[in-house]
Amino acid sequence: MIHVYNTLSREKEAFHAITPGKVNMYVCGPTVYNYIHIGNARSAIAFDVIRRYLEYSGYVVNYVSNFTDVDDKIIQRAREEGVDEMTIADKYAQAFDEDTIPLNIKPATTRSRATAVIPDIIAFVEDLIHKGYAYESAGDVYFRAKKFKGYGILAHQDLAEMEANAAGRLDDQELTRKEDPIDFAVWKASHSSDEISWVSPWGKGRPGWHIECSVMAQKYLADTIDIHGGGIDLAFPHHTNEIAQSEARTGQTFVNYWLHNGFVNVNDEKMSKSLGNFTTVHDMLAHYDDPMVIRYLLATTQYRRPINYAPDTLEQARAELERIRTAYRNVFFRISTAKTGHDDSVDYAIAEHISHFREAMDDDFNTQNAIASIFELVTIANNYASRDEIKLDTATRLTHAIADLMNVFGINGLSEHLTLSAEAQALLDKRVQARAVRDFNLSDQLRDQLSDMGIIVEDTTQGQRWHHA
RNA sequence: GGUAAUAUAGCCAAGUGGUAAGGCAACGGUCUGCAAAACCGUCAUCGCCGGUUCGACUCCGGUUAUUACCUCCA
Repeated sequence: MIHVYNTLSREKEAFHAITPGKVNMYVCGPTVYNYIHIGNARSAIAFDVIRRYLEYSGYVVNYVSNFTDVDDKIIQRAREEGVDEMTIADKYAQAFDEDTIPLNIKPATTRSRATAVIPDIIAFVEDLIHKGYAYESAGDVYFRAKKFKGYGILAHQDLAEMEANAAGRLDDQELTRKEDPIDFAVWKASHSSDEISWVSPWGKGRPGWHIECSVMAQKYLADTIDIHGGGIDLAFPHHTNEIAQSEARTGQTFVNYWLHNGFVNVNDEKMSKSLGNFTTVHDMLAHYDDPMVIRYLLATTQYRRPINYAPDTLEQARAELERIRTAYRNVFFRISTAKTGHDDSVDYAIAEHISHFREAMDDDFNTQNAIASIFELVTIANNYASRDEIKLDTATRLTHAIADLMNVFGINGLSEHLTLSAEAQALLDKRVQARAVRDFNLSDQLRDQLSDMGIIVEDTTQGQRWHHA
């Protein structure tokens, strides 16, 4: 039984899918006005791992996410660059794919842009007005936060406090338009002819920030969904407002389990676009040749914990991942000469650690304990690979176990690097012959030659093995 | 000010009322023509003070520090 920490209750709860065997989940995507930074990637990877584990556990997951492609920042960026808004949005939506594919983030089942659902948004807002939860004011449409019972409970914020804070921040114009400072916009009137807008019953305008997610979740999933995810900073106001809008419209519980990922910090400070202390994934990929190491770091930290991104963290992640890859290879190179059959005690140990892995992940996706189980398998693999004789079934079981569990973290390619050019293969064969007659001069020369080609050769009691540098 | 989170070895990081998983790094050893990899071993008393208890790192009270949210933010 999977247990998840629900931000709403602040407790770990047993996870029950609305429809047995199926999970509907919605995860907030980025605003496409710049390249995504590590923090965005962390969120995407955190929920990618959750999705993969749910799938590993047998669920069919319907994963919906969005691109916010119309908002103040995009409009501003477009003006700065002298292009229209959709040029900006198109560019960075495409960049999102270019950055997330190397990180092996599975594409959403459905990923929609806000601007692709404008008619649905207008219908949603009309319904809110009709039900008395929203009102038009000078072309804007605001949601009556206080009319919605339990407003703010997700973020556990006190309504009076929020109201006082809101009043202090808003400018006079906004205060005049709102019935209450705490009300939030579901539709914004267009104030300039050169900014993107759509015709609506309230004049030309564009959607408010929160409305798109409510609309998409309902349109592509259901009135009530199993899991809604996003960064912890979205609990308020974004998700708080989503709940208010959605439940005001449907009268149903919007989300059963609210999951929020922790931040990536830089030097123990939050990384964010507004602070300007962010590193884009685009830059990282350009300067770091192994995207799986980045993935490893982000995927193996428990999703609610902060990750402190410092110079050493990637290096440590690289070392850990290399240990796992090495163990996989060590067994892999014995498979071709393995005897048929299996070894009971090793098979038993493998099953036990797979079981531990599942127990860890069932407990609110405790990736640290899960990775510890993989390291137990690593030690077993290294020991087994050094035996004089190994059995095919067990060796295969070992490599598959490691690969399958790593795949839950979205780290694959453990065996994909184990292919060679004909030229390199010829050198390796030649070296085997040289070693057979103890011609170490030639053997070492060939090893250097292979090394120059990026292939590291190692000699073991059981023969020669190699890997790419 | 309000609401939360975190504080475990050089570093990352689990965990629990009964004498602290795992990993990285380091050190010692084994194996080895060399190299590499691997294996074996060594390496903490859990921010601070007080309380409850036969016994607390784990519960309670207090305290300190750091961080985050309180309508730009994953």
